[in-house]
Amino acid sequence: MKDRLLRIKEFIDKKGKVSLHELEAEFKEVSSMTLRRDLTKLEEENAILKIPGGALSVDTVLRAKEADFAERIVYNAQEKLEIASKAVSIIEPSSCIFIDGGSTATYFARALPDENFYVLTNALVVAETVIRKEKPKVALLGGDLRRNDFLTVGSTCLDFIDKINIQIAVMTATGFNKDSGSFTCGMQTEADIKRKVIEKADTVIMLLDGSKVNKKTPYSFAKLDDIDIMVVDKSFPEDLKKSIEEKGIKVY
Amino acid sequence: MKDRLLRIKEFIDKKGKVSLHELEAEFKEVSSMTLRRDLTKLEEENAILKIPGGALSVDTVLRAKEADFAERIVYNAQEKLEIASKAVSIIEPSSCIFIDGGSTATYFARALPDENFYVLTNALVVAETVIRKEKPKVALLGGDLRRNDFLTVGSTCLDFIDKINIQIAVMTATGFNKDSGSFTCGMQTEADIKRKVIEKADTVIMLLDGSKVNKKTPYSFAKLDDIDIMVVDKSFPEDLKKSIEEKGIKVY
DNA sequence: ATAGTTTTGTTAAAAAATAACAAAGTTTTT
DNA sequence: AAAAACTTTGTTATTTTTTAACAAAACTAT
Repeated sequence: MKDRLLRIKEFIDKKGKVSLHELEAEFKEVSSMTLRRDLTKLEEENAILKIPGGALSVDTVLRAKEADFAERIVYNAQEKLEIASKAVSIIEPSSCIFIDGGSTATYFARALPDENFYVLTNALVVAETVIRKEKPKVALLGGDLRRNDFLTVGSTCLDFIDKINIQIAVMTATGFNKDSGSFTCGMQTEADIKRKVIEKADTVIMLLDGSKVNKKTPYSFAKLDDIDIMVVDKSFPEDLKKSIEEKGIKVY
Repeated sequence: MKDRLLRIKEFIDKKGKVSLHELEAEFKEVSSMTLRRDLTKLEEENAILKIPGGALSVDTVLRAKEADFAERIVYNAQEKLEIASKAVSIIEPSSCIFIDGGSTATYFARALPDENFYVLTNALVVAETVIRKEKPKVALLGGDLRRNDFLTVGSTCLDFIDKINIQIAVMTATGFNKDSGSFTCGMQTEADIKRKVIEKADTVIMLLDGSKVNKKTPYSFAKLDDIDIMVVDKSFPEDLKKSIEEKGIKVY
């Protein structure tokens, strides 16, 4: 006779989601207290998830998450998705890409096809997103990890960039100053890294949604002249788009 | 001002797991009933998971799943927890600690109190676990990210270790050879890093559960002489424990 | 066999979730 | 601009779920 824990896990996996009452009906041979204790043990082993009044199979959660990939809860998700898919179509396979931090860049990482890219990044979330695919290689810049945005920064990070070759840098900005034509972000350490990456990269792609235009943040890390390609969403002002194109920058 | 739902989701994502009480403390402007209702809404959108007494970030579940995938199914969770809590009690606050990869080390990272430690690691899962706390600083070794275990490896990683000071190294092993007294792991690149870390560390603590004894894996990275303290679980053979203590190694 | 350990069931107490309803705040309609 | 309709929020009471404590049963290892 099989171990009860195992049978409970199988039952939950099969159902996806069970209430304690369903478990009681299925496993009449033991008390509900024992079933509770069993659930606790299974949860400690990460085999299931306890929820109020019952349990959930871990796989159910994974599936729900996949189905919900279009994430409604992120601000401007639609715009970011639009930018990400446009940017991905520009990238050629098997290139060596630096991917910046920030949510737009994360969308880009998700949209990146499962091909033999070589991805460099200082964003933990980006690294994790890409390594979950099958083919691309990922290198992570080392350094001090920041608490709020899960980015590595610092001098070791800068040294690392010195040593690597970047074909394409996929960058983001927190703000864009229309008058000076400069891209800005909120932290000096972040600006240092962005600047160095842009310097080393053969081609610089800037992802920018309309909400960033004329948003002011303290540190400039690049001017329009520094970048080669810009990818924007439909909320991006048409006239600004034209004046940027006149400077010889491709705008998608 | 940001939508409260969004702020709650961010708070949960950052913490990984929150109790309703933590939410109440964070969002004093609304009643706990409102917070409950918010959690229900977020759960309906698959943005979070409700658990008894609080909520869980979906990403946490995903990560737990990944982590288990890397090791085998964590059936020794209890033992690992036992080792982790013993090891944590040895550590003094505000020290500079290197934390190795592997599930036992991850349990250690979780158990680490929220104090002003300086944590170094090449394990993504460890880095994320620690940075979710409030106080400790985290530095991540850069390098190539491995797909199966989310560890960074490679020469840049080794260079990084050269530059840093390590007071305490909290190490794990995949196997321990009783006869030769050597600790082993399954990958050369991993062994390189472990070796270098042990060399640089003032104090080396080895976490080892009984199931590792006489399990053979190809690469040796340390001998008993190299370590100072060993933390084991109750399934660890008593006679072996004694013979190790006779060599001047503290065994907890 | 028997002492020690683990597992299980029962009960009581605590904590959490729900439901119901009133109050405050929004939006829509006129 | 006022009123009606609707939504969100807070309070309280009720129900349900979870935890804790302890004793009985079952299992282990001498």
